[in-house]
Amino acid sequence: MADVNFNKQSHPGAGAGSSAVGDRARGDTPRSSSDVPYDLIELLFFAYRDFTSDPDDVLAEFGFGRAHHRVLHFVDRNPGMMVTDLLGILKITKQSLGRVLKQLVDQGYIEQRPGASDRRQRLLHTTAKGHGLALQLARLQTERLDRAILGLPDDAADTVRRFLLQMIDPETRDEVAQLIRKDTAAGGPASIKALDQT
Amino acid sequence: MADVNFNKQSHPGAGAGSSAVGDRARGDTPRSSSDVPYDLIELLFFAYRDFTSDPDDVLAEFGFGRAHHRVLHFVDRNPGMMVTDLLGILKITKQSLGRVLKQLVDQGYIEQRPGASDRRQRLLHTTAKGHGLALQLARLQTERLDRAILGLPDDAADTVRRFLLQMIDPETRDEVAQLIRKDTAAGGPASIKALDQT
DNA sequence: AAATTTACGTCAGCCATATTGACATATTTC
DNA sequence: GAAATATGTCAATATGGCTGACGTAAATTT
Repeated sequence: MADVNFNKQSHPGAGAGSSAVGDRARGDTPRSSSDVPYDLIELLFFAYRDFTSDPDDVLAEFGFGRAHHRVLHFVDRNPGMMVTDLLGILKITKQSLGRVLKQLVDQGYIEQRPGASDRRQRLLHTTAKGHGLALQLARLQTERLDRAILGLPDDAADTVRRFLLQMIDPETRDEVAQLIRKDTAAGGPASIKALDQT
Repeated sequence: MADVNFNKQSHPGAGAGSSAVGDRARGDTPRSSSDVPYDLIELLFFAYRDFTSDPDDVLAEFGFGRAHHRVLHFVDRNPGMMVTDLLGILKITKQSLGRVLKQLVDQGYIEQRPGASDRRQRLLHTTAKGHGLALQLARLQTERLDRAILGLPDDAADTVRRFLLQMIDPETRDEVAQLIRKDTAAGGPASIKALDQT
């Protein structure tokens, strides 16, 4: 029954009743499978890993990592945002942000402009170069998302949106919804705004 | 328009036309928003982060990290699995695995038993202690998943499963489906097996 | 006007997790 | 007997987090 075999072929000389994997039949731990949705848990793990892998590959060519992607993405999506806001979104320390942000600025992907009304601020913007890269990465993820929704019922995308939104901590859910809304709100019928009620 | 404000209040003395954030109105980069589902992209980011945060907190108390969780989880779910299989699932190097696995073994969460038919193998099993921890962590994630599905249509869980499965690289999708199936297959009407067709 | 808070930035060190490459050992398969 | 497989280990390196401590400029409060 239970066989893993994530790699090559099965364990060939499996003469005995149960070979390498899966001696659950021989009375292992009773597996209190209870009501845990292991499939969802594992699907999330694999889906997210592959989801990030496309951008990761591209970024590696630039000498960047996933951390750079996050920064680039949110700055590109929220031009003129404050450093503090970015820290709040990413939930990392300013020291951690500082490193990657500096590289992105030094290499001309992100620009900092002093705030007009508050000159302490260094408002963040992507340059044309930075926007281009951000868009390239977003497109990779778009392709994967589009493929994932193919063949699913019409309301699937909406269901997934609701599901994901409700996976977020209730305390920050509204903030996230607001942050995300932006360019989406005006758009199609699947506005996140409609989800706030739940 | 576009305002971030993930943290505190708005930028108070916003006298001028557009203050700190959101000078898109002043003609920033034209935002080729095109057809990119930014909301989904960002929801995935936030949802996954919060999803992993519950276990992370518990693991920290044990001096463990997310890496330990992954190992513990898959070993618990696939008792008797080979190290090679685990490497294939996690897609990390044996050196990386070695470190965390050793800690889990040394501290009595995981047991290694020589393979019956192939004595080179060190088949992995969780101990009672290890199973307990694995279950505790899984339950935390279950709570969140249950909350996320609350209020969604009856077929939502199934839709989400299909979506996540199709987010996975086509090349490995079947293997993942097989791996996941296990205890799920026999269960409810929402068997992953049914998704393989797509 | 002085005191405090806020928005940054930076230096310095530590930790977890992942990588590559090289080797070693036991066992199984061809 | 040779080759492939399963596993482990030593050593060096990179990334991306963290804490703690300071420092400076500008805004807000008192």
